[in-house]
Amino acid sequence: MRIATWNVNSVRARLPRLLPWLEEHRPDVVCLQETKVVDELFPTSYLEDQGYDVVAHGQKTYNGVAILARRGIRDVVRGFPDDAEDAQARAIAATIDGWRILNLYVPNGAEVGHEKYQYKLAWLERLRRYLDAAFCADDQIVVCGDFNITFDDRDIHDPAAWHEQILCSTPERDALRRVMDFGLFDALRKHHAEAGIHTWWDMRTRAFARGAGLRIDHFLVTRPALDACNAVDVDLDACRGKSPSDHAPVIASFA
DNA sequence: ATGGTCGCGGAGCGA
Repeated sequence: MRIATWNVNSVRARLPRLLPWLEEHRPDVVCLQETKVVDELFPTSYLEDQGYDVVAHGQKTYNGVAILARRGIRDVVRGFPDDAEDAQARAIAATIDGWRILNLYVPNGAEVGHEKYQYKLAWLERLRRYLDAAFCADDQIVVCGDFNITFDDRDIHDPAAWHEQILCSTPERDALRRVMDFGLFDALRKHHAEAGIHTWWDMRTRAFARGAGLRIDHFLVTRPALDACNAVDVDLDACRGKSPSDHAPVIASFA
């Protein structure tokens, strides 16, 4: 089982990159974030032509998540149980081939102390409550997506410049740790201990060309899934060439 | 470089 996570920054704008990428890599499951489209306008037929079933949870202009899978998708849950009717579309869960998958687009938070930052921290508390209520750490569960949080300074190209800044602050990391305490492990770190592995680069400062990225897209997996995990790798090739996303895809392989 | 570039939607916001 090979599962990919990729913040595509608009699924419709990224189709010219996404479709050939699917053809090349053929992952069994693909979790997309920032699809930026309502479900009625999701480019489902293009993805079905690539052999994928599609479940989406989107909204106009902002946010939006989707799961593509080459096998049957079951037990789809959109959003959080305590979401309001107009809640931001940031979570979708599904079961594929015995694997429970939760695909997340964690709020960015704007800047430390901002109203959006408080929303981010509260959202992570709601995520933990959702995990406690609807998931079991003894099952094979993969929680993946754009978490908009670095775990530690190995995930930052310039730790001094980002010290206690958004995506790197202690309260964010503590909130992520409380999510992990449900019984999740950072799957990439099973295979790679080194610093300098990044998944996002600021478009405004052409950060990819400068090698100035952060690792904020993660595979968080339960112990049974961690034991089955053979590899987790970032596909930097998807960031080169014409009109890439500002995030790289991450692919995890499971026995 | 307190700037810069995308995407959406058709001005300004979010990232």
